Amino acid sequence: MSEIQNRTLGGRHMAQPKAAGELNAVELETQLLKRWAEEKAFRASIDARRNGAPFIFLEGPPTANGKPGIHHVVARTFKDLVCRWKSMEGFLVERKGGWDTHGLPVEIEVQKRLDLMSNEAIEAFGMAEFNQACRESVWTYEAAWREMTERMAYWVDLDNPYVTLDNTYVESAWWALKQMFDKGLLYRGHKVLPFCPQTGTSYSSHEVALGYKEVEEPSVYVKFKLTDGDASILAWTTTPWTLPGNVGLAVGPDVTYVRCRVKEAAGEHWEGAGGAEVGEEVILAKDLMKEVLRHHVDIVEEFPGADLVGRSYEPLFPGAVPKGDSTTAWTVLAADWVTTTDGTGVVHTAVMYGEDDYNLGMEAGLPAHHTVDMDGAFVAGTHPELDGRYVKACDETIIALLAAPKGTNGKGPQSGLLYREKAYAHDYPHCWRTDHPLLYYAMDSWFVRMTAVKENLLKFNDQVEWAPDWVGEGRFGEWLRNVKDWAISRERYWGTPLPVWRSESGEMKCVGSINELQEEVAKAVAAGFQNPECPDDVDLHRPVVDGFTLVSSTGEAMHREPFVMDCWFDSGCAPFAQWHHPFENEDVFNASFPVDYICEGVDQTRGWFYTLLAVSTTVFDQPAYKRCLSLGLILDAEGKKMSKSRGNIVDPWDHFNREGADATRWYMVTAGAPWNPMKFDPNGVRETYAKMFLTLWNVYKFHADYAALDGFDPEASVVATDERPALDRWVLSRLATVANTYHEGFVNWQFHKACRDLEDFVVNDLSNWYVRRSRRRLWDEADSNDKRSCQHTLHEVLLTVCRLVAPVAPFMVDEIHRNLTGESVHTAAWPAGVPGTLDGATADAWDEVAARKTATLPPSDEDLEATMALVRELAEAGRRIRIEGNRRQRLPCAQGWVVAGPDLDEFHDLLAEELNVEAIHVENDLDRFQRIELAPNFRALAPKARAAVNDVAQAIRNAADPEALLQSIHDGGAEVLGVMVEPGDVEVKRVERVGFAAQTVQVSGTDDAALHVSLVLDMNDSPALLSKGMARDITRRVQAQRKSLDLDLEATIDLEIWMVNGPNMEEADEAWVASETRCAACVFHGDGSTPPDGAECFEVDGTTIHFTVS
RNA sequence: GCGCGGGUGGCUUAGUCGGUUAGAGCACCCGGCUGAUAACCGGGAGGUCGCAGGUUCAAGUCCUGCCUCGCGCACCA
Repeated sequence: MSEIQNRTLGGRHMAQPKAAGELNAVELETQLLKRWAEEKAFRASIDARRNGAPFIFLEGPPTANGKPGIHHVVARTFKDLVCRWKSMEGFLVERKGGWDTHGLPVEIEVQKRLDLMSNEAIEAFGMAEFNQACRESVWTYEAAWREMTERMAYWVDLDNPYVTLDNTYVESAWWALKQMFDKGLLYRGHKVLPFCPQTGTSYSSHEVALGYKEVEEPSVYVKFKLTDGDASILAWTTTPWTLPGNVGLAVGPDVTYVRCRVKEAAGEHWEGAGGAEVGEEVILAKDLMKEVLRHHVDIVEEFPGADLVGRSYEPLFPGAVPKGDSTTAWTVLAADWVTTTDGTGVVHTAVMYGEDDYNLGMEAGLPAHHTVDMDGAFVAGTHPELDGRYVKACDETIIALLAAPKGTNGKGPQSGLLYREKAYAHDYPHCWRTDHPLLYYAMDSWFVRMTAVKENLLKFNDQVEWAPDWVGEGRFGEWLRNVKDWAISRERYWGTPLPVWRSESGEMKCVGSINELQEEVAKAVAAGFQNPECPDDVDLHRPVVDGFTLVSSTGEAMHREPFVMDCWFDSGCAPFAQWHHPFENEDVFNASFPVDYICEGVDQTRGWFYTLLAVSTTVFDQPAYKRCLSLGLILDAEGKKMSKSRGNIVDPWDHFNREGADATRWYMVTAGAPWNPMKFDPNGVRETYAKMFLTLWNVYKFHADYAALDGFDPEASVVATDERPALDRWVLSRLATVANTYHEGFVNWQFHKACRDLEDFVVNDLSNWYVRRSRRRLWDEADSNDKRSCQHTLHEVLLTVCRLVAPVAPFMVDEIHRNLTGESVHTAAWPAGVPGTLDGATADAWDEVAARKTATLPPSDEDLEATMALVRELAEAGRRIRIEGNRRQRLPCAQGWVVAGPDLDEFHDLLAEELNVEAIHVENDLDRFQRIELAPNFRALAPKARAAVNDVAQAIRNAADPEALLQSIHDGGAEVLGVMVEPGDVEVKRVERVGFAAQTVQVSGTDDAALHVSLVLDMNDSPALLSKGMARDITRRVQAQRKSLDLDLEATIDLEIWMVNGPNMEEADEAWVASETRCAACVFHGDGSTPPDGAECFEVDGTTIHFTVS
């Protein structure tokens, strides 16, 4: 056991293995869950590493007001496996749970439930009551989350989680805001923001991104009549509801415009309303005439946009916007962002309803006046037919107003001004909660000046190790390069209140703690303002905080700005707010920031990944995390996104209850690279169970059953590794090789490759070869070095496999590990080493040489692995030969020859048994069974032969006498089709000669001719061989019968055999049958006697055999 | 529209520096093996490597364009 002994976590006494039972994975897992709970195994796994270097993980807090789905299991698997892995490496990995509890999603749920679909309704219901309902609603699915988390064995501390609604958490968030405020990074602004009239709130860019939908809307070309002449300027808009708010037209100063005159009436194919009369003049960008105009026109004049600037036109809806003291209202303005890719090259400008419009309006001094209310309806005085109506419902009305024949009685001045209408399909942002189209709307809001820290954001992002790297460099980097100020306030109720109080005259005060609030309240009270009590445990939510009036430096009353924070801000504060920094846990926070590892779905790029960095950059001037694994989306088996509305969400419990959490987790990790979208195939989970876990269990069972039977003691009579048979040394070497690449895979985030390799090792190398080849060794009832070697080997391999698998699939391997050692695998050491325990190690750096020394892997022997690979290929070649030669597997061959290749002496017995050959010979005269074939080496040949390379290659392949050609190539080169072919230009292959029952295999990874190894079998029969073959066939059938009779392994039987037309059985073979099948009595009847009815019967190569077992 | 990542037998996927027979697994068919497990082994069928060009002696691989799926960005009037 010396190699495997756990040096770093303290040596331990190995228990003797227990016999294994039949596998019931679900039962096994649920039993283990109980046991873990009793033992507090999660705690113990952390405590065992108490002295290790810390590795800091930060849990992205989910919202527990929805049911967890399989995609949450995926994310939690990757979080868990890294934490468990690092833990096994000796690091101290604390894992605090967290819950995101504020924000719009919660409010919307409650609004739906209580039927409070407007802000008025909420306020009528009572803000306190509403927020109380939110506070409760947050926990609706907490139990479901907890159950899922526990069942899948995601080890995270849910008993002491951080909760964003806790006063301590909110207080830390306030503190952070105050830092921003003090640095001048938090400001109040008036900006055009996407706004949802139903939820009554504006959104930040990352929320808007959630709701883009393709819609088809009416777009209109409108004629704006110049006041100094008859011409009209054509402008285009997709939002007719913004037309009453029009106060300007923007043109590109360098764009070429034309004034053109309508030559003749439009054709009959005119679609929709609008039009123009013959002789009417319109102005638009020259490039867009073809796109826009539906009339034949004459170009009257051509000029740059600059010439239009300053000209005034008639308002469409006179009176809708008061002119005030603006001198530029309803004139043409210059804007260099105007292009000719869309519309008419003239941009209709409604100051309050577009970002560019607003900026231009401010610059040019246009009147800033709302024609639309916060509830999305036109304000009174806009137009009699529009006032009070929801703007999106007015599109038709507005178009009708514009399209009415000119001068029609009772119609407004806008009649006759529609040139065209056109349905326009585009992506438009919608509310991600209510699906309503968002309106761009100029409003008061609070912002974090992210644009001021852009360079730092980029710098810190560069320091993050992203997996995959392109998410960081590409997607996230691009987002940061285009960073906008963060609109951080929400006109809502349930959230972290914005802790800024403001006086009538604009003085502001940002409060950064409860203490400060108490002081300010006291000050205000002293100044004569009425205030409620502000106790230490004052609820830091609305409406309580709204109730406090503070006092300004000039003695004015200050009221709280009536906003709550974007809930993404809350989660962005998690690194410090979870510890109530800076009010408590100073040491904990200092030791854990920035965090080492976070992992979430790629959809968090603009969500949590961003807000963490945004907050840490503005508050601490540091990055928030060092490593970030960004997971791909999870799709259903058809490649469709999983969503509630589609109804294709996979319930994780379907698999927890069928194949178990191990198989579910292993499947998810092996299904593909973590960052690739994963098609979740339920059948894949079944397959994983059948292949990986069933196989592993049966390997274990094979070992454990015999170990228990023999009283195997892993610490006694150890056979030194180098004294064990080659088969043992081979599997140990394979184990070491696989463990090392597995570890490398983990380091490089290639968990999928690592696990596929390990699975291949377990199924192929361990089970299908090592165990299969070793079965007989353990049947031996007597104690022997060979048997003990095998048992120690199996024991060691199983333990290491368990430890490697443990981070990914923690159940079955714990059961196995416990049964073999009495200890949980989750306190065991990582086989590739325990860097976390080294002096001076950190999560980022350690002494690699020292770390290697803590590995607990057996020696690796590449030659041995290559040799065994060859042996296995030869065994397969033997089976191919038999199929081609029509010779059944159980009929032995007298002899076989291995031609060429490395020394296989050590494996002759094994090979003879696999091949069912009496004797293996090594044939040194290669030419007896092999001939050579020449193949071109294109890489060398191509530069010489150029275009002729294919012909030369053909000639080399088809050489009539390859031996002679090779000879002359070696004798200074051979000319083939005019090309001098030299030794490097050809590859020599040795293949079997025709006429022999033979197959040639190539030792993998070489093209050395010496390593083309042929196997030749002697296909001749003899009476002795026929007898032996028959004995094997009989034995196999009898064994099958024993099995179907469900006989005990030890049970003895009476066997009678009747053979018709069979070979003469030799005595030794009869005895062999008897002993193999554990016969008390065994009778072979001659040709004359008749078998009884009901005897088992089978046929082999023309012989009919009957037998009875009793 | 811009950016990122995909598209390889029915399904899931591997494929290195471009090298001449594109490799596995599941499912299917035939055969074998088994005191060996929802296992294993051999063989078979199944591929225009998304499409079209280009570079090259040679393209799944490199280049260009397009189609398509996913994701992200986008005031796009």
